[in-house]
Amino acid sequence: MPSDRKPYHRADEDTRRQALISATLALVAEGGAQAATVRAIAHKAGVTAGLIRHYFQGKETLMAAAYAHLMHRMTAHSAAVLRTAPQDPKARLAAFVTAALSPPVVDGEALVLWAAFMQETRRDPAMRQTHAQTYLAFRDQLQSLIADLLGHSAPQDLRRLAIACNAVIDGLWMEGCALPDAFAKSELVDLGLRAVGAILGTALSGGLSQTSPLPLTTNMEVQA
Amino acid sequence: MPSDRKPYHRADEDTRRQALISATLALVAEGGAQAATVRAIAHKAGVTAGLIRHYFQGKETLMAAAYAHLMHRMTAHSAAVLRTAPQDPKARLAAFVTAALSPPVVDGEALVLWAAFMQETRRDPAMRQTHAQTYLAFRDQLQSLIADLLGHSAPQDLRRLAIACNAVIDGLWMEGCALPDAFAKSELVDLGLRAVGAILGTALSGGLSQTSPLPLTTNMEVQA
DNA sequence: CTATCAATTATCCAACCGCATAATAAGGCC
DNA sequence: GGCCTTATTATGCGGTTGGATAATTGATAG
Repeated sequence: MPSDRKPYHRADEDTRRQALISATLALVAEGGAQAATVRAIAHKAGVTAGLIRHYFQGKETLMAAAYAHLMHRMTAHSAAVLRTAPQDPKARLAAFVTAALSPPVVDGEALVLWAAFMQETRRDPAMRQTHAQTYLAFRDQLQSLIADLLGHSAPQDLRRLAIACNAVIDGLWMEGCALPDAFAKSELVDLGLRAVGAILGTALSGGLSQTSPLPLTTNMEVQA
Repeated sequence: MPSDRKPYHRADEDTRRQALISATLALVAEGGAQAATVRAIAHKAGVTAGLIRHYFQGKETLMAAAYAHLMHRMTAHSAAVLRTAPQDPKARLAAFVTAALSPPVVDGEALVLWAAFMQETRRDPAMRQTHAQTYLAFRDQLQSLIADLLGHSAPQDLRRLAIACNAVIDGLWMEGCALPDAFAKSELVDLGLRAVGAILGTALSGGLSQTSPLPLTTNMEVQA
């Protein structure tokens, strides 16, 4: 009698874990957190459901791992950009803003993923911690760049400026993710650089992808 | 034989619908969308689960109604603020920004509610429509206020300014909701007014709740 | 070539989900 | 005060969920 059991091949632990995490992220992006059932995740990863419990403590642990992976991907990208950026403070800040408002950070799936996991932080303390850590880390990084640019300012002012600039970036990130077709190719980056520049009182014409050194408001239809 | 059936009293249709919607919002805020099961909703509303189907087509319809109710509450608040605002364009914009960054718009539950429903829009077209409508309505309102303030500018510029200002407000709203204890009482409003003012190149010292007419950077390195 | 062992599949389970339908009683009407 | 409508409760159903356990099989070592 022929065995109709599913054939399979054994894989590295890292491979399998990564496959399960990727499948989780894909499903959450497609249909929200409730679409990521253990069976759906396993199916998309090409394995059977029981395997999830072999590599993770349970579904919650897998979700937390997926969230941490997503956040790590973003922060790692920011760090990498800064590592290869020039030394000029203005250019460094411009590169940072540009990276935060370009793919893969700005992505159609990113906002849904973020939203899905955000509500999960209400239940899982581990995810809440991951959330707070990555959130404040980004703002601190931004504040450090602003400090380098403006010289030594009062810490109070630096904090306020970082909060405001972070807000612009976050808001533009949200709009870019939610309405990807509502903005021209580099419009988001351009707007971000000008708005941050306006808030800091220093034009960020770092020679990067900015099209013109004009302030945010210009009564001429200048566009690339 | 004594009937152990639950005693009850009949209520207005509006009362019951409202109770079910409120219970839905409360549950979603507490534990995300997946915590809002028909049984949990009914229990929190003080009725039994079957009643949901008596007032709504099904759970999806109830969720959509709850989302619409939430959004309507916010937009109605903005509209009410503008209705009682002075005529001076500067003061009107300031009042609008202030309202968007104060309770009840800024609220610990608001962000998680928004996030929970946002991912639901991925599945339900009706909720997607509600989402897009309220989102763009807010930005258009903001753009109209900016136009009144700046006089006649090119539509392209107005759009860019509205996007940037909307981003600041959204970002500050998010930070205020997510980290309610990280900001002093009116700090969020103050930051919002200054940042929007910086972007527009016009100080928004409309005499409202602003504490000082200083720009965002107090020891002013460079400022327009 | 075979024994071994763990990675993987298969199966089962209790709980819960939303929904449909039947039973009941609350409250208005005459 | 009895009746009639219907708002509300109670019960049952098929399907799904996450988790636990048993059965199998692919790789590896000797």
